[in-house]
Amino acid sequence: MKNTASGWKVITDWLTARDRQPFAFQEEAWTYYLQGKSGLVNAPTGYGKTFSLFLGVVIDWINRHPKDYHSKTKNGLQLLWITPLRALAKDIARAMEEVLQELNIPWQVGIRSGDTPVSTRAAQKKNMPEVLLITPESLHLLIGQKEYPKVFTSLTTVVADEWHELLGTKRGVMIELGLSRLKGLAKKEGRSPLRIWGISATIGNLGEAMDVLLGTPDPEAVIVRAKLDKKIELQSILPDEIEKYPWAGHLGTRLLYKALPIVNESKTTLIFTNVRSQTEIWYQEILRQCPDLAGALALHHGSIDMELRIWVEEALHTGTLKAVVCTSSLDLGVDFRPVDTVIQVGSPKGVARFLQRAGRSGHQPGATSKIWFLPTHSLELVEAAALKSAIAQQIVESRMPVILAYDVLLQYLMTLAISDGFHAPEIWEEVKDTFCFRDMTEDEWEWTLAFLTTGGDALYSYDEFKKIDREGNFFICRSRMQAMRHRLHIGVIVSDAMLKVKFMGGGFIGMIEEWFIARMTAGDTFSLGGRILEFVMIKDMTVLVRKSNAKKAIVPSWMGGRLPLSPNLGKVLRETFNEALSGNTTEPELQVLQPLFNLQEYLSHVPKADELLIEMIHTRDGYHLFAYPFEGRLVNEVMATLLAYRLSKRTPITFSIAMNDYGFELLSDQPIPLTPDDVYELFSLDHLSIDLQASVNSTEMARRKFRDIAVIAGLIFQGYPGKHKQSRHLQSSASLLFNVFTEYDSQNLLLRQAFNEAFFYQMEEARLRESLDRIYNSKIVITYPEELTPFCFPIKVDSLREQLTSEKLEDRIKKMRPEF
DNA sequence: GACCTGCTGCGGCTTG
Repeated sequence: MKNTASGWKVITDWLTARDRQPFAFQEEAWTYYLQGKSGLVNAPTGYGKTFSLFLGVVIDWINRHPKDYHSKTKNGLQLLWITPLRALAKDIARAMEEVLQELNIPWQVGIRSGDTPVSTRAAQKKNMPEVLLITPESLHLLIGQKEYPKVFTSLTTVVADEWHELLGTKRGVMIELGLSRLKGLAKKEGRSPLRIWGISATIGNLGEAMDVLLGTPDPEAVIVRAKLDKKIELQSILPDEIEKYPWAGHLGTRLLYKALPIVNESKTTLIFTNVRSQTEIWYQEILRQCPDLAGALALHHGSIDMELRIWVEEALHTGTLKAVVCTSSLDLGVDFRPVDTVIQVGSPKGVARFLQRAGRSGHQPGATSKIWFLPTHSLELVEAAALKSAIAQQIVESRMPVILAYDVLLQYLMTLAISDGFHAPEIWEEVKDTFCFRDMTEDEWEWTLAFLTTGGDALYSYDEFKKIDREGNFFICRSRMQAMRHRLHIGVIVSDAMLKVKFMGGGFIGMIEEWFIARMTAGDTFSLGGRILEFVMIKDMTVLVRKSNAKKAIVPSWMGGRLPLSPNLGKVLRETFNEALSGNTTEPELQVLQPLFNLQEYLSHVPKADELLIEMIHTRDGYHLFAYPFEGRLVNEVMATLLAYRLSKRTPITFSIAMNDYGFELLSDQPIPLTPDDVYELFSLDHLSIDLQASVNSTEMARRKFRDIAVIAGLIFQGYPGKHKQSRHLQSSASLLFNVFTEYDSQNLLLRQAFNEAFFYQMEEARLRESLDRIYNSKIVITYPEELTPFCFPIKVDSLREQLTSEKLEDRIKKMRPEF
């Protein structure tokens, strides 16, 4: 190590004066950084991951300017810090500014994101701050400006913060592409290579995460791991009488009375729920049961007005709130020190997410993170036991990197075309050096260029798809109109059309989806942001409401994502059943569930880790087949479809299908042709692709995936900001393009991408193969219970829900449920 | 293409 003496001394003196000692991993990161290396830092939240790198940059600076590092000169951009959240950028900027001020280093820290004022942007353009915090989208907007290379001429370091969050998303691909350009610029201008660092929480594939970030394999690159034992304590909220706790359901309010004392005894509690409507319901219900909390309780989710959310976040900082009910909107980022308790309502679906949420409490070094698990139905308690075991074994999910996202590439090339234009060979070198596009062929590259210049085989007669001009190997967009439209569409997050909800007298409350409000008439009441509102009218694409004193109100629902149970959690879950039946378990969750397991074993069977249970039940409704792969709803659904198809090849028979994260149901009005001898072939991998093609409507799946792809690739103009465009217009233009490509341009890469995404994300094909293989090689146990079992019950209730009104449903459930 | 469970995230308005 050379030339590090003075910087080290300044920093260590500074830390010592504050009675602070750096963690070993921080020093390690600085050391590697000073050696000019790139890499990845992995540490739990709350341990100063930010400083592990930032102080390295500062030490380096002092070393390079041993005498005059205090002097005020314009140094240009040194450090680019990419964060996925605007709020995070603000937090980090504040922390960095403090450090710089204390060390008397006259650096500027700037933020570049969507809410950066125009005046600030202009000032930045003239004089870039030394440190710039930026979102992936804003980085691309920067690259979309004239003479953008000037911005980066002095850049030495890029940090990708919360890289685990972006890896595996198209926003991550944006970072890969942005980095490829910055690296290319450095090389072209003969500067020393950029130092690129990722900061990541623990995930299963840290090594791969680093490879994706760095693109080109770098044998010198290092992973710095904080060897810190973050203590996590998980405790379940148990029903007093398991016999009376529902076998099915998703709300969990039945156990609220047991959560309230926990809230009251804590300083501040975060209550995580899985869906937005659930936060609304929980908020109302908490206030009903505990009116004292009025004013000290808040709710937070993605469809609540930003101002209100910021207020809630501030109040969390200052510790003025007793509890906040939220969705994963509070998963990330901002550290709320007063939070000492976390309650997870329902299945967290994955180990990593659970750890992330647990980490929102005890957010300082050495502190224990305490999390309570509140099951929404009986069987979910097994997940708590499984989570404990997963945490003990440190089984954390991997994030699969996105591969060959042609839509993002098309958008990126357009971005380059609207700034200074690009030389194709130069950019191709850079692009195929990224992880995402390393398997792209030259033909495919030529296709993307041709698509942008001519519109491809299907669209060549429409001028609006001839976006850029080709001048030899140089590509540039000369149309100001196209350039402006493109700037409006940079980014890869495609949202559904939502309507703003606003009081008659002004004041925004949040967002509601079109279809939900469409069924309301004036005078109807609904709840949002914890308030009961009366619908008045829709004006200028805004829902106008007034306050209501009504006691009953409809809770809105949003069409959100449907995260399936993760493979890891599924696996540990299956293993946990072994322990459950052993009879000598020490886990309270499993002890409490003993009567339920006994009943399940009495009526049918409790499957062990190396078994698949199939229950064949005959009821008034018909002939049921229930199976429990515990592979998450997506895989369960495809498996059900596959089984239905393979069974129908034996005898003509039709089924209706239902599924949840644990298993699936096939229901028919005639006996299902299945015996212990011929059951295995149903799960065989032989002819899998052919059978899938015959049974699953992959074209329809691909069509749905195609909408986002077409928007990202810039084929669909979504309208000007603030101007509402109905989502069905979006849907229909995407559908139209899908048809046109299918018919006239079947080699279209975007079309291929749509099918790949359908197979990969919708059918989880890789996971399906693995689980079929597992089942084929395990023991399949078939039972013939006389009545519905605790295992099949939740699936049955879910499938009934689709057909009946809620009162009828309740009656039906009562009738279905056997006595203990 | 949507509802009785169904997440999160960002960005933009070229002009008299």
